[in-house]
Amino acid sequence: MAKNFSTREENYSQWYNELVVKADLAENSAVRGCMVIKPYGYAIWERMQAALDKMFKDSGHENAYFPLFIPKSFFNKEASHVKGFAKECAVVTHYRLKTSDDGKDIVVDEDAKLEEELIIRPTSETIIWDTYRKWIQSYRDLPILINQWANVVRWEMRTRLFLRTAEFLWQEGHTAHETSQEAVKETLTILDIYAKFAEEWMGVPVLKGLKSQSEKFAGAIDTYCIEALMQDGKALQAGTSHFLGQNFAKAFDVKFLSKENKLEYVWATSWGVSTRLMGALVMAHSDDKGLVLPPKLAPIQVAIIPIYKKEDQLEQISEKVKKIKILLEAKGISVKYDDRDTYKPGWKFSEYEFKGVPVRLALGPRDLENNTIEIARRDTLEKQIIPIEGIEDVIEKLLAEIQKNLYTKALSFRKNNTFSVDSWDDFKIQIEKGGFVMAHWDGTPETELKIKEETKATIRTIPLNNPQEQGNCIFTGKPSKERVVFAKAY
RNA sequence: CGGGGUAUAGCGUAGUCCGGUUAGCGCGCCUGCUUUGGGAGCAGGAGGUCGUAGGUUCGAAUCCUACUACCCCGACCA
Repeated sequence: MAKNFSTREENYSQWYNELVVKADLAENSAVRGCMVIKPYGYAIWERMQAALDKMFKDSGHENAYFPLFIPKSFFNKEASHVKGFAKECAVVTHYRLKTSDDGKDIVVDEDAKLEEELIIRPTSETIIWDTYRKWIQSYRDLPILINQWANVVRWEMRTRLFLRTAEFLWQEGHTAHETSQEAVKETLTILDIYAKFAEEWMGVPVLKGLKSQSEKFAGAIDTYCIEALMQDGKALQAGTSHFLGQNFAKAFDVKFLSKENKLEYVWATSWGVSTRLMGALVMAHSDDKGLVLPPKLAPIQVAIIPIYKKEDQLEQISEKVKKIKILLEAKGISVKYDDRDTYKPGWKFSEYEFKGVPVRLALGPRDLENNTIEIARRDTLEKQIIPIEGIEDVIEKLLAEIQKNLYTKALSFRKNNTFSVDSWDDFKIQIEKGGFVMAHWDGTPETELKIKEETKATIRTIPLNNPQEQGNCIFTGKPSKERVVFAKAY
């Protein structure tokens, strides 16, 4: 584990803020709890978006867009939903400013008070279901499989860069189905997409499972999630997929005539992942030298740095690099040739390490003579000199290997930090140390709450296909038939 | 909202307890020369409403009062 990933949170937090700023990922904005995502960071997000978007479309979904503002009354309609979000809503009350009476200031024009306040969406279930009502009459109108890429606002008490910002970017899917079974199947289809994305693109292994009833989404019947373990031993919920039952259909009166000519409520799902995934990416792989990006998401996959003394040397090098660049780009590899003469090679080496660029090439006079090139990989920091001939195949293989290696490394980290615990004392000790703690639980929200109060640990997930095993609740000693995953979480 | 802390140049900070020259230092920035295979060296230079407002004083970054912002811990949470 990188030394700055100590379990002491204050160190971690300092390192994290330092890193994301240096790596040009994001910085805090002047606006409370919001963030500016700089171009390099946004390029990572764009790659995530592209991969997810394709997966959604390949499974039959379409994109659409719904309003940012939600009339306050919409929130009243689903009781547990409003309870879950009421405390973190930004509210628009006026629509006009005016110059103050003394002419010195701009103030809110009290005459421009809205009849009904508008909520800036913290999530779009309400406005979308209000719309779906108008779209759905018959079973022929179903299913509706829609995704939206949007920003949402949740006025959190305390924010944290990427993990819990007041405004964040995300995708939210909202689907409508004829039957319960079909909706549950959709929920699980999306869960699989999320898990696949996390593991195959981000290189972050995740547990797929169910949230406990007290941790589920406000308004859901069941919340499924993917749960990842960060290098500091804390858990991060990386994505959620909700089976909403008929809750929103009933709240917004969305009915359809079935094949049997019966009027029925629609079955629903919703699901989302956010820019929090960028936080997961940073925290899962980075080391003391900075970011380590999986090749599939890295905006720059290969950085090439010339080493030269004189102008004519640079020209020779540039010529050679151009050829290499064409070969690599023909394979769909993104290449950055950094021939700035304003920074020295050592500077550039550090910079691309900070930025997590998977592969770095350096080409100098010695290489020109020998027809070789220096190749360095970010994940292991290994360097070697290899012949230029056939470099494109070597790099293609190396990128695939780095992608795989990051996942393998993260997976073995998770294995080494997952513990089965059978006594309350061991439980408390292990939770304090960090990691996933597998323990028996009597299944009641009361016990869950008490455990949370005493240890700050929450049930992260009840894994799908969880092996059944007789045991006794870690806290109450009551019988239990399976272990669940406890951890301290972000 | 409760508890604790901080505010001095783009960033990081010294000075504040115990008031007293022109507010000091590092990084970064600009200019010039030498450098370039792991964050260069030397020389010169620019950059400050000391968070805001008021008060005490011959004199305030320093003492007093109020306010504001930010950070950490809790409640909340993708």
